[in-house]
Amino acid sequence: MAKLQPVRGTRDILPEDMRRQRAVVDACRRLAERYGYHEMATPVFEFTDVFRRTLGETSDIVTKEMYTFPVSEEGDSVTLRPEATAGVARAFITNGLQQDLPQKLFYTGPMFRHERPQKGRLRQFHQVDVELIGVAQPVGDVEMIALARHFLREIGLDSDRITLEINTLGDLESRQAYRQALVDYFQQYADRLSDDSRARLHRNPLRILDSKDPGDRRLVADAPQFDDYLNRESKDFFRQVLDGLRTLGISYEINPRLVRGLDYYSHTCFEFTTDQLGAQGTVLAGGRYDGLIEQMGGPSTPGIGWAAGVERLAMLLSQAPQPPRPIAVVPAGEGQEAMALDLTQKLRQQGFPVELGYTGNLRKRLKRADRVNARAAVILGEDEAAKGSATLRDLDSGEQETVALDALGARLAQLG
RNA sequence: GUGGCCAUAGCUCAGUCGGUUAGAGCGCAUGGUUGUGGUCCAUGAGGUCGCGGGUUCGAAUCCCGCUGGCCACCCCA
Repeated sequence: MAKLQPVRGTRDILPEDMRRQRAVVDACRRLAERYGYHEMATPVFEFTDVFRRTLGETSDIVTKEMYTFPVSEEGDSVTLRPEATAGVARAFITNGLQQDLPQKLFYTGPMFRHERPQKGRLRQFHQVDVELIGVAQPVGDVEMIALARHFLREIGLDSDRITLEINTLGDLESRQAYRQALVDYFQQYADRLSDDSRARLHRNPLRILDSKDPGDRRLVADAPQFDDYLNRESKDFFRQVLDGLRTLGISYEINPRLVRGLDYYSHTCFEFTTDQLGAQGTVLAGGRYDGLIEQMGGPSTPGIGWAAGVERLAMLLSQAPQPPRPIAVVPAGEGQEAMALDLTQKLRQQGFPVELGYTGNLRKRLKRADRVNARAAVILGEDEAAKGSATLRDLDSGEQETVALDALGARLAQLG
């Protein structure tokens, strides 16, 4: 701990940033409710097994990218959640929610990943997350994507800034056949693969398709196509998803290199990307996880969901939302201080945002009213106070008028 | 985890070949105005030059280590 600074990869969220992030989260929550999704929450940490059993013991993710702490002599350990879905799935099982399907859930909160930080890639970050559990039909995938698109549009990200990339991973049978074909193909060129991709050959061969190495890309060009290994059911499913998107007028690009490495994923996977965030261009990502709940030890239940990084989206907002413009109550002299305090409280109880300057003369308090972007100032002077009225100064126009105190609320409500 | 670039006031930045009191703009404070904000004018506060070590008569400046940020890779559940 070298200095008084936040831990690497964490940061303070000051009010302006907080407003941006809240605009993102509030928009998502509002829309999710419109689609019939209900907010829930789970703890920020879980027994490590919750994540380990779904991700696999040896993956990079488990071995070096989670925050894991021992909690008992017997070897129990807990992990700060790296994403929301595993916790939601655990809660689904714990609470027996399979009795009440489908579950349509909205989620937001902080997540933790022990990765090297970059812009838009923090170690503590926030996500919004939507899950639809218990729907096996393609219409579920379509609704998910429609909600995602609607949400991104709602916060000002239109088609010219955002691309929907979509792919299918097929069902388990199709995917395993394809994976084997890929391994067979790349195996014969193993000596020509990059070091990274040679390591991926057994750990996660699908990832080779997305390699940035030029040599790898030449080999990828002639690699087996997923399309040739998809069985009829998988093709039908994907076609129905795409048909649904066309029905809704949602444009997309099929990206055959868009993959997920873990076995519980199936069928649809998709990402919304932007070219405005460098290499961290994925702004929202999701897919179908029909095998997850079963793999975790629950009843076989299909699911689909997506998550989006709040910080990344907040960075893309063209401007920070402004806080509401307050009314400033300004006593002209010491004799009016108590009256000002009382009036301030009355106006607040009527629903107005009100700033009461704490110190200083009239000039200083008006200066402060200006700095907080007040819409108007209510000036309580000796003369007016004696008559039960106040001077109302419109801080945009500079115009002033005398208003009786009991008419003040009605008059303020007329201001724009 | 690997490689590269960077770190000077609250913010954005300048600082020559290593040279003695480290600057600007914005912001902030006070006054011009004891009952009137924004504009303007004046004055002022604010710096371990990221931290630690080294070279040197002398280091913000050169060298090494560390911390942090950014960029790319790995990874992206």
